[in-house]
Parts: sequence; C-alpha cells; structure tokens
Amino acid sequence: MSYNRRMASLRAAVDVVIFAVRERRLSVLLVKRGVPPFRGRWAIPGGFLREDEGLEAAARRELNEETGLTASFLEQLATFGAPGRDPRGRVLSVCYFALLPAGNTAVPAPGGDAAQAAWFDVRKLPDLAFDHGDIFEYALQRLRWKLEWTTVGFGLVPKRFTLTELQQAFEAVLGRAADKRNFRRKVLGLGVLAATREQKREGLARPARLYEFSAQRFEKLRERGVLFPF
Amino acid sequence: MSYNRRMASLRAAVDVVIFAVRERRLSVLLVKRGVPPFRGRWAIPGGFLREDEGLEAAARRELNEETGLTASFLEQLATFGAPGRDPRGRVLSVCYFALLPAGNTAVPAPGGDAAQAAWFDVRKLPDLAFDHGDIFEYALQRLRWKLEWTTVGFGLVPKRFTLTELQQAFEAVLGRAADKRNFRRKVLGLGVLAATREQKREGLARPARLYEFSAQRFEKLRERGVLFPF
DNA sequence: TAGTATAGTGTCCAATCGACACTTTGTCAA
DNA sequence: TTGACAAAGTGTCGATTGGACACTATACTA
Repeated sequence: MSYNRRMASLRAAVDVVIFAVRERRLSVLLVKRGVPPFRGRWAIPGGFLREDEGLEAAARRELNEETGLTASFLEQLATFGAPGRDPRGRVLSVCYFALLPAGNTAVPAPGGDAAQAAWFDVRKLPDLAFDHGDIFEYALQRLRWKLEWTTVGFGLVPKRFTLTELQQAFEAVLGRAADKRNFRRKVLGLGVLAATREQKREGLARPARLYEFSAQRFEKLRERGVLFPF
Repeated sequence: MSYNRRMASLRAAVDVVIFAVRERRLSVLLVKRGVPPFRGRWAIPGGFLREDEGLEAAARRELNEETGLTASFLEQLATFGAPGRDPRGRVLSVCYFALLPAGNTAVPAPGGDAAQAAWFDVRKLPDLAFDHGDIFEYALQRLRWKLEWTTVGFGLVPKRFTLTELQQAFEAVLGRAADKRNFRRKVLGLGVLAATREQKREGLARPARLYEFSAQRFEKLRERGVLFPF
C-alpha cells in the first residue's frame, strides 16, 4: 500500500519570472536557450538547484546571474512538476516571481545555457519553452492581483518616485488608465508614503514631489493587521 | 559561472495540511510517525512523490490514504526546501492544503509510516516533526485569509447546509463570532447560494432551510470577474 | 397552551470608491 | 515681461459596502 517506489532521478529547477516596467510597458525578462531541449526557444530564466542551497537563495542567484541586479520584491509563486514537462527526465520547477524597480533594467550579457536575454512586452510574448507559458500566465495573474490588494506595487518603482511614476507603473501592469485624483487619494491614504523635500522634473513642466515608501509606517500598520500579508 | 553541480540525491515529498471543522473547532489531521526520523512525533500527513505521478495527484493520493475521503478543496500551498530540513538528505516538500466538509471526519486506520492519525484542535497542537510547524502556520494563515476573501468557505460544509452551520464554520476558522444578520446578508449577497426546499432540524427547535453552493452561478460571476480567483 | 430554542429579518451610520474639471507652478520662447 | 505650454496638484457628490444593533416567527414539547 504505502511502499515507496524511490524515484530513479529527480532534479529541481528554480525559475524566476522577472517583471519590470519599461517605457510604460510591463515587461518580462526572457532568455533564449542555447542548448537542447528547446534550443533557440525563449524561456523563463532559471537553473538547477544546487546542493546546500536554499530555494530562495537559488532564486536570488539566478536573478543576479541574469540581471546583475537585486530584486525589490521576490516571492515564491508555485511549483510545477507534471511528469513529462521536461524531456530530460523528472524535473520539478520551483518558481518565483520578482520585481525590479523601473530604471535599472539594462540587459547584461547572459551566461551559461542562455544564448541571449531580452525584455519582452507581456502582450507580445513568443512561444515559450517547456510549460513556461503556463508559469508566466500564473505569475502575471498573481502580480495583477497583488498590485491591487497589497503594497507590492512599490517594488516597481525606484526608492524615490513621483506619484505620477507610481501611477504609470500601476497602469502598465493592470492595462488600464486610472483616475489621477482617486489614485492619489488611495495611495496616500494607505499611510505608508513619506513625502521628501526633493522634486523631479518630468520634461519641461512643473516639477513633481518625490515620495518614498516608509518601511516603518508599513510595519506599524501591518502589526495592527491593517494591511494584507499576502 | 553557471556550471551546474548536479545534486547527489534529491527527493520530493508531498505533504497535505488537512483542515476540517469538528465540534465547532477548526482541526487539522496529523499522523504520528512510526519510523525515524522524528519517530513518535506528530507530523503533517504526506509521502514521497512517485515516478510518473503529478504533484496534485500525489496530494490526492496521500489524502485518500490518510482519510479515505475526497477533499472538497485542494490547492498547492508552497514548497519548503531548506537544506537540512530533513536529516535523511535533501528533500523538497511540496505542500498542499485541503478542506474536508464537516461531518465525514472519521479517522481511519493509518497505513505506512504513520503509527496513528488523529485530529487536533489548531489551538492545541503538539510540537511537530521536521519544519511542519512552519508549514502548518503558513497553511492556517492562508486558510483564514482565503476564507474572508474567496469562496473556499463552502468547502468546510456539506453539500447542503444551513446558514447557521456555515456561519459556525467561519467562526471556527476565524476564531471570532460574527453577527448573524450581517453574515447572512453578505453570504446571500454573493449570489452563489441556492435555497433548496428542504429543511434541517438542529435540536428541538424551528427547522432551518438548507442551501447549496451553486457552481453555475459561481461560474457566471467569475467570468465577469466579480469573484476572486485566488 | 405556555414555554423554549433556534430561524429569520431591517435600519442607521461611517467608510470607501468611482466619476468628474479646474487651478497652480515652473519653464521657455516670443 | 508675459503669454503659452505642460504636467502637478487638488475636492465634491452619490452609490455601495459593511459594521453595530434587537426583535418577531416558527416548530416542537411538556
């Protein structure tokens, strides 16, 4: 009944769906596979888990190898493990999703199995390798959902940002325009933003005030159960 | 740089946090380990993933082996994989959480590595084996959260149920009393319940109307984006 | 038929949210 | 210097939602 057939060979991959807003468009970083299987196809960046390496540590390592950057948000997404999802054998993919702040989104020279890396507008994705299409869809759904109901949104924007920049990031992810007054009311009403003394000019017009996310205020509210943990 | 040290040996366990409301108390099903490591300690039911077995299929199998029942809700929770979490070697635990409807919560004779199985009030848990304490906490947090913001709650109750039964299930999970009128207004306002002609007597008093969850109505609303997918 | 135990029902107030348009400020060019 | 431009910044109203709050209705039993 509960005889455990030990699996012949099992490997674990850690894949990271990396999102950033670039040119007001929500984008994902993909890598072009340089080796079989799916050679020449685009895929979500990732690699095999190493011995003595934690899952999140592996995700951070992959992210850093791929972008040279540190995520402003990183969270486990789900694990995909259908038999047959990888022609090389049984591979579980523990997936993460990461946000990078707008701005630092250069594409470095890729290493390893990836022939090249590039940002793609999420509306114009190529066919992806493995079951990465499913993984991407799931990640996007989760990002959109969390953006509306949590404070992850601040991960899409630099440390200091104008409210217009923040709004544009929201609009890029959700794919629809927001009302400026309602957006500001809501986001300031959260009580987790601190206005700085500095300003930023966007083009030739009136400068905008820079704000920053206040971790202290956020913690205080979270302790009182005001904000969503997920 | 991206040289892949292949892991010597990796196994994947699938563990299932099984919740049910019993005697108006939120309970979890635990098994007592009959073999090392952690022999004699209580643990979340689970087992190793088999070859050619999908993750969710493995979770269903474990659930069925442990309870003989089918879950009314089953969803992947997260994957835990810290090196050293299992003294036998590197083991990833892909965790699920499941709900059983109130009523059918008999404890069958356990098989395999489990010496015995028992329901525990979530407020009075023993020390658990491995990192199962963390897993449990995470599952409980997720359950509470989803109960308030999604329709999972109907998984805690039989196919046909009275509104009082449903309310008691909510109260058991959230650990606080709800106002009867507000609860009924909210739950009926979802538009996913259908009243049946039948009634049920609870004790000696006036019978209550039986309702059922209407998958059709739920789908219609979900298609319009009214209800939360998560 | 009186008692009892649970089912079932409606109002008020506060907070939230969406829709909606004009004034302010800084810069540049005429 | 001032007029034009471009983006920043700001408030109200109405609808909906959600929490607090207490009494009547019904089925049965003694």
